[in-house]
Amino acid sequence: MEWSIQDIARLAGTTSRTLRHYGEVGLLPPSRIGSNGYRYYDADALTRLQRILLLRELGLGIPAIIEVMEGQRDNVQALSGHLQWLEQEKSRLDRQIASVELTIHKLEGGEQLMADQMFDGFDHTQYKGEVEERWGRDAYRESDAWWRAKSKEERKAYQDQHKQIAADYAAAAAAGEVPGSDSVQAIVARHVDWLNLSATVTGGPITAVRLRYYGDMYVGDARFAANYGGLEGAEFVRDALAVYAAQSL
Amino acid sequence: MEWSIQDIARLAGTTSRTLRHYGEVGLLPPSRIGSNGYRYYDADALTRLQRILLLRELGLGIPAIIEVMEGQRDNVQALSGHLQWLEQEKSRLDRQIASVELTIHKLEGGEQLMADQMFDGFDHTQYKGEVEERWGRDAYRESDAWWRAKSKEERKAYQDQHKQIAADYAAAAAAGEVPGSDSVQAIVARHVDWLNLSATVTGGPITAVRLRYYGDMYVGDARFAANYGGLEGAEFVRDALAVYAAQSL
DNA sequence: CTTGACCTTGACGCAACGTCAACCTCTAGC
DNA sequence: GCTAGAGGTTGACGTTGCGTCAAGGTCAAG
Repeated sequence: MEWSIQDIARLAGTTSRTLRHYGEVGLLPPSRIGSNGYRYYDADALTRLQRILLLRELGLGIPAIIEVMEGQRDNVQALSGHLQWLEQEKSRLDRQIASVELTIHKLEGGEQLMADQMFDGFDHTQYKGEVEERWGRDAYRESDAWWRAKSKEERKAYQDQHKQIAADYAAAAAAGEVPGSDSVQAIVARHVDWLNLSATVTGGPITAVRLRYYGDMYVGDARFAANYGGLEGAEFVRDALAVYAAQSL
Repeated sequence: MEWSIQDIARLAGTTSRTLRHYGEVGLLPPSRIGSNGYRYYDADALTRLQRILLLRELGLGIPAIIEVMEGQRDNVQALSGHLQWLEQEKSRLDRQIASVELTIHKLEGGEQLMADQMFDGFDHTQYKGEVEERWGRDAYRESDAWWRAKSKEERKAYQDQHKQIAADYAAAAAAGEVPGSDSVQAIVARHVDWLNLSATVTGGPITAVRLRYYGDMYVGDARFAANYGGLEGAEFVRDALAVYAAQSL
């Protein structure tokens, strides 16, 4: 029994273009090619195609499918590897979803979608790298709930406090003060209080380690740095936080 | 204040190539271009870039980012739409994961990854379309547990029973019997018994509606049809099931 | 013979840049 | 003033898995 390319496409629920493509890449050569150039497929080819489509449905790419089909790799091993990739993708999506939701909340709370306001949401969202590892997904759920529970006014107050703190840092730096000075350290004290507002949902009161970590982050990430007057400002704040961490925590 | 392309790239944690790309597509033109052709960016451009990168982190594509940036669409609306897409992607991944896991279990149970054996797992996995809607995700979890609880031997016995049934159908059809004949209906009776083996996890004993539904599925999907000797075989089985559904259920 | 369905082989398109290639330009040290 | 080295520019191709024309041959039915 033998079918035309269209027959096979319909049988298997795909398109003739796809079949030609699979032929091109050597994944599924036609079982016969007529003198007119027509491609014909037999039952074996159909079976093979069904395996291919199954693997594709599992999300494998063509190179991976070829590998599996040629038996160069253990099926289970290949699929397990793929499974890990899928799980990773899913958690990436989870983070994106969390991030988008948070952004929506912020917008609904009347905030502009501006980099210098990203910080506002910082303590109740996960962020890249280590932060994410350490306070992770559960933390986000909790902090999201915490944030949702607040009224518009409360949110605004929370954000305004932080803006004031940032402004005070900038003024102190402009006035030529050093990070270790008493007046600057007083600002840090307010900053720490502010950070502790969401402490219950972010792993307890600020520690010296976390405070230094934040400082490094402000410097290392332009989006945070922007909150404190760019790189120099962020460095100033980082140093101030480091002094506070050493002296008062 | 003004920065070179490299400066900006480092500040924002991206690459100069990306910045040029954004310039090309009109997303972020340099604030100034020197007589030497060098691109220069000012603070406004940096802010804009940060918004862009934020949106990109949220997974938006460039056209979507342009829309949002130009304010042609409400931010919240755009993000909500995007959120839906993300959720869809996630559930698609969930299904893929379930599917891959099932396939791995089957392989570990000693089965080949062949289309004609896909059927074996049918009743304990979700499948496309309506089936998925009706028995859905929870069903998968349960049926997966059911399947895991079986020993290798039990699995094989289960699968062998089905192969025998399929072979009997094929023999009957080859012998020229009609779907309504007593001997064919006897095969259907065994088929129904077999389907009922996993009945506890798939919504109770087979009903007439479900039996007809299965028959249609065998015909409509080449992967199932392959189990019963291709399209004609599947049609034969479908008709036999329909008779049984009408007479005996 | 005509019509219409089906087949063929190119070849471009897409998303968002990565990655050469070939070639200027600026800055700093000698 | 020269040179090295870092950094800048504009093309232009590569990536993934086909979708989608385009231009033209083939086949079955009326």
